[in-house]
Amino acid sequence: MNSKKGIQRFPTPRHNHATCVNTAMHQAEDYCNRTGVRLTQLRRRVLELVWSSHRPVGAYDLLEQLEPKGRKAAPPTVYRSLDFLLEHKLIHRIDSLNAFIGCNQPGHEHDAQFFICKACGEAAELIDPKVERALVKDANQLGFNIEKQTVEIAGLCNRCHQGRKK
Amino acid sequence: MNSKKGIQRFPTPRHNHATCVNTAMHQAEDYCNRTGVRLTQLRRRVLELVWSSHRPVGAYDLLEQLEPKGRKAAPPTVYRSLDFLLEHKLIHRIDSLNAFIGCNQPGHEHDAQFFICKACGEAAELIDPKVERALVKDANQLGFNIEKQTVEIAGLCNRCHQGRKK
DNA sequence: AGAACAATGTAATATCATAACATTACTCAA
DNA sequence: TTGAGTAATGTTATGATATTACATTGTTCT
Ligand SMILES: [Zn+2]
Ligand SMILES: [Zn+2]
Ligand SMILES: [Zn+2]
Ligand SMILES: [Zn+2]
Repeated sequence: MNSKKGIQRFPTPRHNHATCVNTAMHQAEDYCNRTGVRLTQLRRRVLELVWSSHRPVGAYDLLEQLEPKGRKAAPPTVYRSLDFLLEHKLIHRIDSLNAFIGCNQPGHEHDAQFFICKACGEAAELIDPKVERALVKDANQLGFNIEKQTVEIAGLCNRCHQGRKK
Repeated sequence: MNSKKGIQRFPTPRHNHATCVNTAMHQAEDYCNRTGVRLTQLRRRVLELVWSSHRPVGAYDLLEQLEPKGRKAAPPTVYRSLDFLLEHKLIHRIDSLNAFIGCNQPGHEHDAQFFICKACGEAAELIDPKVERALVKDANQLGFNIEKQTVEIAGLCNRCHQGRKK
């Protein structure tokens, strides 16, 4: 799904998603090996579930998928894994949806901009320095010290938009 | 609190906040008169409560304040008023905080950028065309049609940041 | 006055998230 | 290798935010 840094295409239905998952899991493993944190079975499982699509997914959705046979997992199970993955920047939280999505520049410390289709749910992650620079400039004028940015753009992806024109 | 369009200062402790409230309430009244929608007692009350500070405030906080004597209001009471105020752009929702804040360009259709201090809770609303342009450009490259932008920057306001330096 | 509609009241429930404490798994020094 | 210390997970309960459904009241317009 990635092209060069800071430029992402919107996920297409035909892309080979197995590659996305594979890359993500390998990057996560590398990161955890490098930094000495533990990518346990549970955390790995949750990360895979988050990466099962390019749609932000809710914690309780993940929770359901964690219990294939009657066994029921409780919320802290998934929230703790999500917290770990967030802490290590392997996933992002989408505040406007109370949902989580895999990060495609893991390890690399960043805040990103998200474009999220209201119809199909797919999301694209971008890092646009122009957006960042504009926000930093505004912050400077306000005397404000930025810690975290939340930029989430809702709308229609190209495909869904085409599909709606009569 | 307003200076010229698109440029806001961060709210200072000494500004005359009564003026902010007054302006907001008059703008709301004007808007409702112009467009023929009803600013009922309840809606007015909720709007005043939202404007009681420059901090985003939660729905349940508002709810408590709505019931000064033992009378207890139920959630739909406040959520319906909030929905009305959102629909008519008299307030904004801050997704990253599940909270609401008065809009200082009401009537004027817009998405804004918010800078929110994690220490004191105060927030500044900006409309920076550079941010918008950068996002629109990104959207175009993605073939994405923007409907709504959520831009919420968390950090420290000048005063709180000063207060922390040793 | 009364029909039609808008707003509000009320009770129940859905959805998202965390606190507190018990248990299990892992690590590493002795 | 064992066991003490720590990290991770399990379990139960609860907190925080938000909506659904239906009853009642208020407003508008004839
Ligand atoms: Zn993919
Ligand atoms: Zn779409
Ligand atoms: Zn003020
Ligand atoms: Zn502050």
